[in-house]
Amino acid sequence: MKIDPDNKADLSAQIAKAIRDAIVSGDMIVDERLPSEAELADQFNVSRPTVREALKRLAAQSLIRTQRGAFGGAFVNRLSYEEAYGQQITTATLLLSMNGISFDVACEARYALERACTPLSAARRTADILATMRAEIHRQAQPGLSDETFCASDVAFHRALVDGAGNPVLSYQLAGAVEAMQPLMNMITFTARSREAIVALHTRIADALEARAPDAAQEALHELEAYTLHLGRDVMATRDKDRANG
Amino acid sequence: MKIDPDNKADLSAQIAKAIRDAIVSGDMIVDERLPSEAELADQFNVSRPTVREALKRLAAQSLIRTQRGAFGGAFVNRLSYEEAYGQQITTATLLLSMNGISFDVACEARYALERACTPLSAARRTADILATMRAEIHRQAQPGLSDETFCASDVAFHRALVDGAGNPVLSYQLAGAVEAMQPLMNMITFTARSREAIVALHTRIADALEARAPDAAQEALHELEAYTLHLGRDVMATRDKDRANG
DNA sequence: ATACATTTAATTGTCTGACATTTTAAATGC
DNA sequence: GCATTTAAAATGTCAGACAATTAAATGTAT
Repeated sequence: MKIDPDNKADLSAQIAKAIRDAIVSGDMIVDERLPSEAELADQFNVSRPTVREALKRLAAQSLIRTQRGAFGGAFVNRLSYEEAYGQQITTATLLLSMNGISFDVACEARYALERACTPLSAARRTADILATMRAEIHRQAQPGLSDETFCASDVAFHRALVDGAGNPVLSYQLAGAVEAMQPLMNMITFTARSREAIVALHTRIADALEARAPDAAQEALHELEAYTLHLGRDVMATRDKDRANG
Repeated sequence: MKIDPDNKADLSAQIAKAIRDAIVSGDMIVDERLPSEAELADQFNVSRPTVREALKRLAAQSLIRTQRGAFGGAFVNRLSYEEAYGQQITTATLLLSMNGISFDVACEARYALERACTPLSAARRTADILATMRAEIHRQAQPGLSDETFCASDVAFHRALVDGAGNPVLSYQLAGAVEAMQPLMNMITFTARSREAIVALHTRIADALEARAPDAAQEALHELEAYTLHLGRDVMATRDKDRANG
């Protein structure tokens, strides 16, 4: 592991890259201990604070974890699904909010991805998944629910749909798409009538999965997409008008 | 922005979290300048190196960028698609390699997601996208290509298929799924015969998109999935046998 | 001999202070 | 009025020190 002496970039960034490459390439394996900060400082010919900045960069990506004390140090971290979910969601959320992604585009992406899961979910859904979906549907039907709680339950329902496919890689990939929509969905005011419509569609989806009927699920999902898009467009139109006026 | 004095976690982690929350919540907006390191050190009542460690954590997530010199400092960074792609790919690749994801599961996820794009891609593909696909197919048909180059071209083809949908959010979400498969695909030895089969299927997909025929594209993609799975299973079986023997 | 307490050494976490480097705005000189 | 110089502000880097934590090694008493 060496760094380029001609490179003008931050030393800590270069060192982080060198170590990151070693991890990604499999040169360093999970739970392997990195040299101590002092040793790394020696190897790279930099000071300890510089090494520490590099290690913190890697820690921020969950690539390493550190432990204090004797026989402590920095270790290559096994990236868990939970950690990856978290990063995925943060990144996806920021990407949407910072780049002025329209409701339409985000909605299209989300439902396209969910449709990818439906056939698998229809084939594999467990009783557990169905129970989760029914429970969320039940919650959504309760009166007096705040819009935010309704949204959170909506997200939970959709995650159950995705998890039903029984493919952890799919679940990971979709976590970002589903969760990142929440801030956009939270802008919507859900009337009693729209909630009724959504609950009905959710029920149709759950019924279809229970019956292992992919086509029926797909159709209901399509209708849900159209309806969500409709709600979102109303909100966006109102917001734009408000902006124009005041 | 405050930190909990009772918290035993690293100060730099706490400070990073406080600033990250301010960014994600929209409390700090894109291109807004953070206080200088000295000011932050004052505010949080810590030393400058500690603040710097926190800032490096945020920089590793592309949440901030720093600029040296007078009127420089740390600024909230607009997360670009490219930066997000990069992180997405690193994370997805590590997640697969570190958690012993089987070829089957990764393959299923990848093709399920790609199928989500096909109808959109058939409707919207530009001449540009088609040209890219044709160029990659042409490259793949050339004799004497190394397996790795063939794989890289395969990835480029699939990314064109995804980009054809004209939805940047989809492209972002799928970058990880498509690229993370490459290390697994690289384990495959592509015989002349298998390359022929793959090129033929790629051609069918490109033809279908050109004709704006989603169903034909979907069918070819299904066959490609089955074929890829077949190749992958052969490799895995051989590898497992080698392991058992020696 | 075993259980428990103590010491010790290794390592990360944090602080202080200094200097180097980079960049821009303002001051200066022509 | 334009070019050059200067000064100031900020990040980047270094050196050295001390605090806090942890597990192994050691010692001690039952």
